[in-house]
Amino acid sequence: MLDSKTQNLLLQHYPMLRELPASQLDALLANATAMRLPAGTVVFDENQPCQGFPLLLSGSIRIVKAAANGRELQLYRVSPGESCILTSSCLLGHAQYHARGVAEQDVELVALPPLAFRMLLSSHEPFRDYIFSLFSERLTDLMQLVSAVAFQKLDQRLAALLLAKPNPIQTTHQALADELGSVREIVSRLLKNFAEQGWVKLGREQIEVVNAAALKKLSEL
Amino acid sequence: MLDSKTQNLLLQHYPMLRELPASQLDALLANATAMRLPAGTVVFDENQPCQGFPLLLSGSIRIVKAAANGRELQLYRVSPGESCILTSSCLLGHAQYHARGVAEQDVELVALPPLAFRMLLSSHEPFRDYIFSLFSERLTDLMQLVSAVAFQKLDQRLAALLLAKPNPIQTTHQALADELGSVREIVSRLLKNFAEQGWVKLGREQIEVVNAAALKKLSEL
DNA sequence: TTCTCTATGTGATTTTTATCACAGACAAAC
DNA sequence: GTTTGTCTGTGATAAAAATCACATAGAGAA
Repeated sequence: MLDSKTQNLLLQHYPMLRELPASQLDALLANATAMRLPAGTVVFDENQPCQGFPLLLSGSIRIVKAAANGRELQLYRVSPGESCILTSSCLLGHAQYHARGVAEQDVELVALPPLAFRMLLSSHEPFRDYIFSLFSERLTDLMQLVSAVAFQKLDQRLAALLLAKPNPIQTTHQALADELGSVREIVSRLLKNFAEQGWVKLGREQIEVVNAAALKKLSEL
Repeated sequence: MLDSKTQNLLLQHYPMLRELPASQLDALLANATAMRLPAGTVVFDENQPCQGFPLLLSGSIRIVKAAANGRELQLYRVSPGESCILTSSCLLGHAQYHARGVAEQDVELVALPPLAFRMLLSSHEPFRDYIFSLFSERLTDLMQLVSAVAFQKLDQRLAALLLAKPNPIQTTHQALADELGSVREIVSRLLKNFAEQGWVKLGREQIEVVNAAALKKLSEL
């Protein structure tokens, strides 16, 4: 059972649930479990079965593929209100995850048991539409990502990544490499190039974009 | 309106439609259009709006991302009974395609108008389950593909590709390159290596795998 | 047969990315 | 202040993939 503060947060981030009849909503909340996970927690991992469907309330989760040699690549990021479509996939079809989910910051979430998720999906059209639209968005994102990994050079992808983050950017070169699926040294060198061009200013765990237009041009080349 | 042979094919490949009440099925068929597309037809392309939802009856469609310099990469292949999940995505959310669909062989399909598709999706649970499971499968495939493109060497991916095709393989090196997102010369050289190891036998437009185990080992390295 | 078109083979070179091996730099803890 | 740990810079080298430039070869058409 959820406390009323959590309930409010839930309905705020997942407004489609408001359209549920009161009795169904109550039943849903009765089954749900609130959880808090500290930053860095591995929420789920490859080849594990799914436990339940997470509705994210705060924080964010990175969904990554890890390679044997320690490199990793971020597939996408899940924010509050976005839920985790990978889990839907798990719950609906195959029984296992095909990627790893890591809490990026401290995370609050509400977990729906598989049955409750299925019920909701089959009986509640707004929720269903919501899940479909998430699926659709992820599919698009992933196709974009495949294309970028296959055809773009790392400097272009790095430029795009820098532009996608709030300026100034607080992160390490290693974290950027992990997001791009590359290694720290390369990212450092590319950033140095950008800095020499006067496009960014570098500091420890900080990157300030000063010429977004140039980065954009490079990324779209 | 569809002729009875087409109807039969349709129900054979999409058995979940049999569970529709007769009246709804009739309405659906009345709205649907049968189409035949010769091999090589661009069924849809990037940045085009969707016309309708295709239910594939025969042939297959390659879904590819094309790069500016002419290179391309196959995202997945749609076979009869599989429909095209990318179109679902288009019809449900965003209005535009994010990839290209090309008929690989001659294709027969039945096209559902967007409204009929939405109706079917919201009113008919078996069809919905089917679409969800397709989404889920594609998502998994794409995650696998991203990971392969990011972390595997081309020889590994080529080996896996050869194993995934019926033996002996009738294709050109260029077609393989297009499937992998690489270029012809590299594929030729890698194939030559495989041949020197005694793993395959090469002919014009033909590759015979003679040591599947070795290829498998390489691909799983 | 000869011509033509497409498919394949291949060397040379370049570009891009990864790997290895440290050195210096900064921040927080002691 | 010194120590410790993380973060960053960087040269040297290697590995992988792409590009360029042709050569050859087979299959079908004229």
